[in-house]
Amino acid sequence: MGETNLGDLFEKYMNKEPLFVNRNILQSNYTPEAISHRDQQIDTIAKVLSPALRFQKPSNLFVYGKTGTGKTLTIKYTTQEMRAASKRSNNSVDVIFLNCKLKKIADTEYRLVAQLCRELGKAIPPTGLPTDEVYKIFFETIDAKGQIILLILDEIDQLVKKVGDEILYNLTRINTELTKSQVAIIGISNDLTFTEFLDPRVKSSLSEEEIIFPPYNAIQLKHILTQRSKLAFKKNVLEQGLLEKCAAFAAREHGDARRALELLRVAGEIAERDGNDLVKIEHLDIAEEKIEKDRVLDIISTQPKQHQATLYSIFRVCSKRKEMVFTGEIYEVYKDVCAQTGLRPLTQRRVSDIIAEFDMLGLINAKVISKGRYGRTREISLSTPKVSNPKIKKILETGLDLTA
DNA sequence: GTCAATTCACATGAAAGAGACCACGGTCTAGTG
DNA sequence: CTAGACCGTGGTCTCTTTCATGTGAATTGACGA
Repeated sequence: MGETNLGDLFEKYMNKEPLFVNRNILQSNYTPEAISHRDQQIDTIAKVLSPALRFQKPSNLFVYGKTGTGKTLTIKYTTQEMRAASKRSNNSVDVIFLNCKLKKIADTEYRLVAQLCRELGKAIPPTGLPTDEVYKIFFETIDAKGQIILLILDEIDQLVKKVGDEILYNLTRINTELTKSQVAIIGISNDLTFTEFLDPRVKSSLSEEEIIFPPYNAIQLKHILTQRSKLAFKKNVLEQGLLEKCAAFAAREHGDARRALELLRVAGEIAERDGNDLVKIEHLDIAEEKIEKDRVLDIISTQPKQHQATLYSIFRVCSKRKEMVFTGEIYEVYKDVCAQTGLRPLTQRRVSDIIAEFDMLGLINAKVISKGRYGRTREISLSTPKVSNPKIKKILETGLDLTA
């Protein structure tokens, strides 16, 4: 591409009227000033937590709801308001918010507690200290504050899945060791069946109060979209029926508002890039595809080599053949791939786990079946859209230096 | 034909090892007054 | 005398391997009708 060409491009871009006024408003981390359709939940949360303002420990609270139903937003909003209120009077409340899903923060018991300490302003090395030492520091720090602490654990199900429920047990018992402070735990979970896996003791003490966030329906979604799009887009750049379609899309996917907003934003970006002065319904379709594709490519390119090699083997076998493919066969191909790339092949045991991980990520479908006399294995097929398969393969090949 | 036993090809679990990080305390070294 | 470099120790974390056990239906083969 010549320089003049590029110059033209920039020129064009600069001259083009942008469709967005503020695209951040459609970003998922944006906090709106008012939360729609969640009045009842806000009310309940406030009622449960309000004793904290009078220096009494509120009940532990458990919040359920699918992704994108506004759980995190609502909790954050309510607790911030509370903290503000307490600052004005007796300063009795402090809030710690922790997202357990973020890697490197809450993978292990140690890290979680260390992170909690950091939130309280105590520096803790990322590793090196015995775990109970960190606990001790945590206890002391909290007790020194003499406050009611609202400990919010977002995506708590992820935490338990990774490190087990012992940590929750420790946290629920924390109050017995504290003299000046008290801690109330607020757990947020996407998984409605999550508490079934918990130790009964933990379960009963953790979910003293429960709140369920129902999914938004299409009408509510549309309302939210309308509100946000008013702020995010310029006037009259959205095609008639666009928001309805967008809301319908998301409502179909269990009323995920986050997704609806993302869809709208990406559609807007696509329209803008194309130099349209109207975001059209067809942009939505493209946006949906793009979001999925980006997600997949992002996952793939950040995988470690062994995983990439495994995935590459799966792609190689699956794209060649129509019928179902089984673990053993993948492993054979995988060994070849390793030989080609100079990678040390892992055991089948490990590869089996890796395949299961890819299934979890939704990149492939792997179902355990029994073929009777012919054993038990995973039946593997691709779940990525066929269009993007060549691209995925290419990425894997470059990632593995397999240009042949 | 029926029914229980067998068998396959992995799945799934548990435990333990390897190697990378990291903090901390002790020792050594070189620079400074 | 002191700051900084450089170990060794003891801890965690992640990825793997090793060893053991589990699993579900096609197949087999004995049995009875």
